[in-house]
Amino acid sequence: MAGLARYMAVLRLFSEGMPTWTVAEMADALQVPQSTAYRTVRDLLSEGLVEMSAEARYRLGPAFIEFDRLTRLTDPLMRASADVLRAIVHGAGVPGVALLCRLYGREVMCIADFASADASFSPSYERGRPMPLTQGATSKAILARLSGKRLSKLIGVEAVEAMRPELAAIRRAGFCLGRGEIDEGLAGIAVPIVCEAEGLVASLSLVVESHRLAGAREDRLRHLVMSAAHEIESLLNHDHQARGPLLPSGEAVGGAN
Amino acid sequence: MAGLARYMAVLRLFSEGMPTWTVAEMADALQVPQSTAYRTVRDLLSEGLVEMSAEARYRLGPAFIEFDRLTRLTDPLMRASADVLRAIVHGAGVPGVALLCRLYGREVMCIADFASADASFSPSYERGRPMPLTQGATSKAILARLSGKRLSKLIGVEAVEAMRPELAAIRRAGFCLGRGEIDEGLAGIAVPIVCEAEGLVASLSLVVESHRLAGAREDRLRHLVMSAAHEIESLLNHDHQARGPLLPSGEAVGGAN
DNA sequence: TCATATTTCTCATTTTTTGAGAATACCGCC
DNA sequence: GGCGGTATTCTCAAAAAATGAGAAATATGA
Repeated sequence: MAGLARYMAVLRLFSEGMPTWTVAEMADALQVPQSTAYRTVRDLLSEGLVEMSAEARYRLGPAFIEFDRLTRLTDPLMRASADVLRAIVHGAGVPGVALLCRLYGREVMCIADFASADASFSPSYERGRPMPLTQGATSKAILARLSGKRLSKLIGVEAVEAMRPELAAIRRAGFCLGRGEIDEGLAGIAVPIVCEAEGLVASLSLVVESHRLAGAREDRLRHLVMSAAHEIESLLNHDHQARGPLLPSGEAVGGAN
Repeated sequence: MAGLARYMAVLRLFSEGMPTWTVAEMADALQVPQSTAYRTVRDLLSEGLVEMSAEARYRLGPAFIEFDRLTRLTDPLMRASADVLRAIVHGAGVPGVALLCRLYGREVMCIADFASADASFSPSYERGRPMPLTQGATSKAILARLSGKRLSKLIGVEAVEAMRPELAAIRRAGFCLGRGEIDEGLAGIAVPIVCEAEGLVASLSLVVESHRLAGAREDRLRHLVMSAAHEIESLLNHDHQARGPLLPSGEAVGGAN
């Protein structure tokens, strides 16, 4: 293992179930000598990607929080959708959670969420948690708008074949409704969001308790999410125009902050 | 530049003022040939630390969001304080923002914040934003509980000398009150939080509009923040006991999730 | 289709990383 | 203040990887 991959391999060891590691454990898990593991950890330490916990144990460091903020402030999707998520949840009139999700490697990840104050449930989709690509309205809405080539690479040709009618239906309808596909008792209404110019494929979803989705309300909520998604899309395109597809030449190269 | 530093140097280029970069710009900024810059970006790309934006421009990638979540779920400080921040703000009875901050290199960074629904202001301290070490009640509360040696390393011996009486007063009183030190018109009440066993030095603050801090209310809010901070401290120590200072031997090494 | 800009590749050279163990620093404890 | 054990850093030659300049390939757009 070389270069960045070596460092990421260490960082990927940390998990909810195992949040702190000793150097000996890392060396063991990664099959490298301890002296190498120590050197790697020392580098990560000095960048704040890892920090000391109690007694010879290490945990993830605070640098991620700093970069997360930068992402929140600069990612076009998050910028365009921050207010919209709030508006959807308020407009829904029932307890609900709004989600903005996107492709992340071979998975789908929520990058922004907003729950109504009276939402007593929380969907499995939550900010920063990778989720399977082929289950749930949220994920399917994304798949529906991927190019065939990209889709095949991600899930394989045979899986594409199996999903083709379903994805075509989503493209035609402009939304995807899922009931209990991911979380028992919850239902999701998901709408794709695409911005060619920025290379973005994402989805906006509203998750509510299944039993709230009676006939008329289902229609209302679907329209709510769809128009919100279109609003985000047009914000994305507008921002893209505004800053120009090329250099944001007005802004200084030194950067602000 | 070698190893991790090479990759971090690229990541550190991205800022609020300059959120996307071309490879040529990176190569120029870091004084390396383009072929090297391309290789570095390719590695970052494959780990999701960077991603393509429009037309030959790159931006920070979604991997940070994933690690941020892990941090939120596993960092002892954030775990212990999540509910407490909410409780402080609700208990305050005036518009306010609760902050949990900690050392981050040579700066102080907020790692969790919570604003009351009626807070029409937002303090400069916000989650993930590095702030100066020696200004503001929030930062001073942290400095007050650092060892002399560590303090000298951070701000220099002469600066320590200058702050000594102030920091001693904070230690004695158990809190620090700052009015308009950082943000005009805002005041902060900050209380240090220390957990020796985990090597943590942090502070819990409540930021309100200065004019709300009349005599009796000031006392009440101060007590509110102080008791909340002590609650977090005892949670930290309790958790530390519960998991044991050494191996969490019950949990599998494979990790969950 | 051609022209342009972006990205990857090649390869000899330079630099870094590696691994095993020794040396050192650090800790609690008496 | 020294002791015993653990954590961390250091050493050095061998092995591996990064570097840089330019060529080649690929994508993009008119």
